[in-house]
Amino acid sequence: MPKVGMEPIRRKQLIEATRDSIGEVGFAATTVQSIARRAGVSSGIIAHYFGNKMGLLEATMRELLAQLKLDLMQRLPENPTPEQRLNAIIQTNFSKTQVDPLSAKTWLAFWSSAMHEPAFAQLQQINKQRLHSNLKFAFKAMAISDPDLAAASLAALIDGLWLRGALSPEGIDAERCVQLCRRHIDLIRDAQ
Amino acid sequence: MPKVGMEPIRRKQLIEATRDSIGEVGFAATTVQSIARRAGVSSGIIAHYFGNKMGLLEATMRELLAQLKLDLMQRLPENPTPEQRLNAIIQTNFSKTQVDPLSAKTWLAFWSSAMHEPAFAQLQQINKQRLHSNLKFAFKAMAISDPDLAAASLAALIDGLWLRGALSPEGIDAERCVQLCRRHIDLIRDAQ
Amino acid sequence: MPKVGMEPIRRKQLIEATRDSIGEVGFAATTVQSIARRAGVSSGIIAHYFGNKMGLLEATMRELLAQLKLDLMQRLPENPTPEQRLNAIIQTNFSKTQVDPLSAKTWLAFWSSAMHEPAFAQLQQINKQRLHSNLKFAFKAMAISDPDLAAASLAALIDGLWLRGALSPEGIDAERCVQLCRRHIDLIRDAQ
Amino acid sequence: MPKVGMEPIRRKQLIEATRDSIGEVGFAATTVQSIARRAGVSSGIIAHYFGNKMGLLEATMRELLAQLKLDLMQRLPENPTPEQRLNAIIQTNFSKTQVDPLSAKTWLAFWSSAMHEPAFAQLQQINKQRLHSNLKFAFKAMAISDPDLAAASLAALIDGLWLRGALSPEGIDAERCVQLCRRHIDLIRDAQ
DNA sequence: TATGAATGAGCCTTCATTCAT
DNA sequence: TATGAATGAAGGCTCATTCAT
Repeated sequence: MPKVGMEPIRRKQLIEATRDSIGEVGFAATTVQSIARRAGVSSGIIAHYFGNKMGLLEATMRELLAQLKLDLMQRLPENPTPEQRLNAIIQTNFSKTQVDPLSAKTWLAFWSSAMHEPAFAQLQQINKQRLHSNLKFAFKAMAISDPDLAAASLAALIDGLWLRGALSPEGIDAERCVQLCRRHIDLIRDAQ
Repeated sequence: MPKVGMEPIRRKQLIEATRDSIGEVGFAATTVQSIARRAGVSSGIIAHYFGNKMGLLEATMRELLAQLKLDLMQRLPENPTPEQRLNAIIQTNFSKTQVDPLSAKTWLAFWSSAMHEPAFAQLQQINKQRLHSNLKFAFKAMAISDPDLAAASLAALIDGLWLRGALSPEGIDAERCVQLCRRHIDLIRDAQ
Repeated sequence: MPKVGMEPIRRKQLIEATRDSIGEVGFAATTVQSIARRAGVSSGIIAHYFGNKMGLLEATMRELLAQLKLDLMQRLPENPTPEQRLNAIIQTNFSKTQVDPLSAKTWLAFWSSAMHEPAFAQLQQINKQRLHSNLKFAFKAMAISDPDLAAASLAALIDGLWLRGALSPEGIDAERCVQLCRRHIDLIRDAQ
Repeated sequence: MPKVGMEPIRRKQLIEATRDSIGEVGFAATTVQSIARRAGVSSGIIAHYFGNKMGLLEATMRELLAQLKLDLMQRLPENPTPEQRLNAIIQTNFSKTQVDPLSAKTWLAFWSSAMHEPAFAQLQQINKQRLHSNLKFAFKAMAISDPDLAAASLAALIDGLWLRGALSPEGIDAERCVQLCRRHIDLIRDAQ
């Protein structure tokens, strides 16, 4: 049923179908056909809106990044204290959207592919650096002696918890992860 | 020219070629032919020694795990103190073999695939739990109040540092990672 | 913004775009979309005016033939002498329109396709016979002993020169071709 | 039925199937599958021996060229007179192999494609120049005043006759073509 | 024990055509 | 009259697997 002005609708549909497919059956088993079927459209439409499969995958990863950024923004009050900032970051990274198995698996799939796919690698780097600088900014404001080290430490902890959770059959225990991160921050601050 | 007693040689050859191929060109670009070419043998030989491609991949992951285990054993003195045990674990995880980009990328590729490949998932779980219980054992011996939590925290830190390093263009800075882990242990111990 | 009386304009636009596309990127790379883009219209319009792609291609070949015919008419004086007729034919076949690389390539593409496309084959035959009978008529009037043979010979020479020119990277050297044809006619006449 | 030493057999099989397919159904309708089916093998084998479809097409054109060259060699006596050389060239170009509709159509298809396919264009140029220089050599030895012009003329005549024949439903009338070429040579010589 | 020829399913992509607007 | 969204078939290519030698 051809319509006009379908572009934003279709793009959203296809990106969601892509994320779902990667999350459910994995990166390797995600084919153009599997995505199209999931979205309830024909396979040809992907070329129409995204040029090719890679274009759709890239758009999907961008969407995940945008979502993460938006999540954080919404959790940050105006002029947040360092503690509020750290809290917001932690909670964003273990929020429902990030922790839901579909997204988690999709993230990990992209990370893994990023190692040999420049287009993904670049996006991946953006994400990595954004987390690091956000954390560093907060630690600096808290007058932590080596904010860079503290940031690296907490960033790794977040990613590690997230990774282990994503790989675990039970999924991510968000509450426990948040608790572990908080405790880590307390240790860092108390050590000053 | 068929020879006898080639099995262990061929298996080693092929497993190494597999690890190198995954590390260098990625999981997706690693084909039976690319592995065979790298090993300097014909593609048919894989079926002969490993049944099929999956068999070879599984054997390769097993080999990585065995290597990691062996590394740790060799670093552990007899009757190690808890500190010695933690040190050995940390150093093993950031040892040359683990930190070299080929292995790191291969590990991550397997992890990512593990999410949808039961054979990999099982091996992955073994690894995860081994690290956790090793750490927990040490923390218990150190009379840390919640050794489970401490182990989860340090395990996540190790994996997170390792993950971020593997994804970084510069590779893993082993020394810095070890330092961060030590500092984390100090914080935990001092907080008691 | 639909307009009335657009038919002749659109048809011309599309036929020109088709010829340009075939000439520039070749028959195989000429798609409905590439034609529409070149003509600055949407792809759907082709079905509207020509039924389908084949209809447009056929119309394009017809246009080339009509152009050739018109060219000849304009070069023929009233009641031409046989020599004038031969001259006009030769000059028409190596005129700017025919010699320009776009047209030459388009002609050859159609010829090649004609071998397996009845619609093109028919048009192609018309062209071939027109040239032959025009030449024969002139040679007869010149009292050449075997006008049929002479016509076949000159027709082949014209087509051969044209073919070799079209295939040559430098394009067709019209002047030299005309000279060669004239010389051929001289030889035939002198041999009587 | 896998065998060893099949390469030359398979290559020949596939090249013949390609020529037959192009000749029978045309360049556009010649698919990897249609070739494989004709050769009685699977489609994958083309990649095995020729890399890809283009590799096979190129090999096919090379084969046609080689055949033409061989044909000429076999017709040339040792130390041929100029007349013998010209005769051999003419007869080769209108020999059974060249005149059979399959080959003729295949040649024309390649010529047409050559305009936009550098790989074909190069081969096509070789052929064109070989014919020209062969003719020129003979005309020079006959003390024709402008051997270059004479060669261009006869080359065009040969190609033109061949082209018109290939495009004609009745195929090429080899005898008549040879006769026309001979007459052309006579005219050139007598005009000295 | 080892080769590599051969298969064929499945992938991504291209593209003529259709049709609601 | 005109658009361009949408379809789906068909193409070329890749690749794990099989198997005669």
